[in-house]
Amino acid sequence: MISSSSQIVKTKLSTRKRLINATARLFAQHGYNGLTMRSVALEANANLAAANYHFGSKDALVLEMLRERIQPINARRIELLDEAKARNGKTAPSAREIFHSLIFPIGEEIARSSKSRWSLAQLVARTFTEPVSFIERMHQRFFSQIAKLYHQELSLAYPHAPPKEIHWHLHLAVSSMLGSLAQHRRLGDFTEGECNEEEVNEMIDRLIRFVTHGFVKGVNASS
Amino acid sequence: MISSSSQIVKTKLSTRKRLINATARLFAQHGYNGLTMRSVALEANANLAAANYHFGSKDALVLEMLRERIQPINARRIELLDEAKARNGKTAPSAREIFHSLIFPIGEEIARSSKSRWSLAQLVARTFTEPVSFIERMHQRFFSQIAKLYHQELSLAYPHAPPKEIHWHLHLAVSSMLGSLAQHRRLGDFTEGECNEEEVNEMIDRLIRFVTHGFVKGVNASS
DNA sequence: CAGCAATTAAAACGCTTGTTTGAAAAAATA
DNA sequence: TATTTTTTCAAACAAGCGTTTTAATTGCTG
Repeated sequence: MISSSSQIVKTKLSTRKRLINATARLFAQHGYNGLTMRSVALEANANLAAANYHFGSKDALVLEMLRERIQPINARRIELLDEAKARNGKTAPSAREIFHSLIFPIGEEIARSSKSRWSLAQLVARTFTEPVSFIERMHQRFFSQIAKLYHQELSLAYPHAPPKEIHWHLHLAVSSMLGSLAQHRRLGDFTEGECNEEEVNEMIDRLIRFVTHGFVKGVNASS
Repeated sequence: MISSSSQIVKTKLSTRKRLINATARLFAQHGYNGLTMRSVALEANANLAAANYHFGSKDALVLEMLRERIQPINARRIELLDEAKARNGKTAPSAREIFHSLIFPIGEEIARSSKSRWSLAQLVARTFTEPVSFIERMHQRFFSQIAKLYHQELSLAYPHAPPKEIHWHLHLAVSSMLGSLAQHRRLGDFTEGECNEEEVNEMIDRLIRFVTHGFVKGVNASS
């Protein structure tokens, strides 16, 4: 855990890595259209042509950045889900465990990225809301399999619930997760700064509870 | 309800109105940066210079459009909230009633806008997620008072709950609402087309129930 | 109908965008 | 060290952007 940081201090990151990092920060902050090749180059201390040299185009740069940031989250989700299944043996995991495996990995990644903690939250959220067609396509590719997996798992946990109800409530749960990630920066609107210093884990924990409650009560009421 | 449509058929809309409508559609679909004055002019069957003539600038055009679409929703929210309070006399309205007044007006407006039903849902959601500073400022101006009002009302309904918990759960509820509105178009990701034809009211109703469950259980557990 | 104001129209203006170019520098290989 | 490959750099390109300008057209009012 600690050993890696000593390397980072000495070793200057490769241009490629700096470009990816800059792209992630600026995409999270300003979205696809608000992100320019020049701003990326400036933020990454690189030449304007560097990004096109390393990635070919703006689209390819953003796509690669998204791949690098989202893939590990999805991998961790499946890992946690499998752990929960193993832990429960033949009985299905609880909704709480399932949603934990869905949401918790985001918190882990947020906590890992020390600089501008909430940048990753916005990045993940933006993946869903960016009105650019090629991002929508990529997102569908990355996420539709995960969604199918969770639907299947929730169906096993709630075999009495109609599939349609599972669909709807999973949709609501995912929407809540994304909405929260996207909106967290705006907590000040309601609290006037009171909650701003809250820690990542608290918010993730609350989110898991909230979503679980909404799902369980909703699905149970439908049967 | 029906009488107004007969006028619309005959009367050609003013250039100003057509520009606003086109702006709403394109903003919902492509966001602020993806919306160009030329695309607005084309969609509205107007000249490129018309928008600048009528509104002064792109920012002013978008701002005016947002004002016209969001103001009535907020007005209706307060109206429904007041009705609920009057209905309950001295006792506070239930969380269900409060969230109904918050969410239902969006459904009403969506149902009213016959053309491309979900455009307004996306528009409202985009108001929250657009990474353009002047939109953020406007949004804060429009919504912070509403947020304060609802926080106050929920505090009365749950006097035993710590204010901080009210804050958090209201935030989660609003985030869920916005996430759902933004994501509804993507229901196909999970359902492969099964839920796409669902009616507006069903989604609104599910959303209200989901949010209420999450809020009530969460706030009660905290005390 | 005349005259004036409001609106529409076409063209152009600077500016920023993503991308390309060709040469210089650095790194790797032998 | 010599040579070949990879990477960096400054400059320029065409295209698209919001906005402005100037003239033509429309609609209203006296």
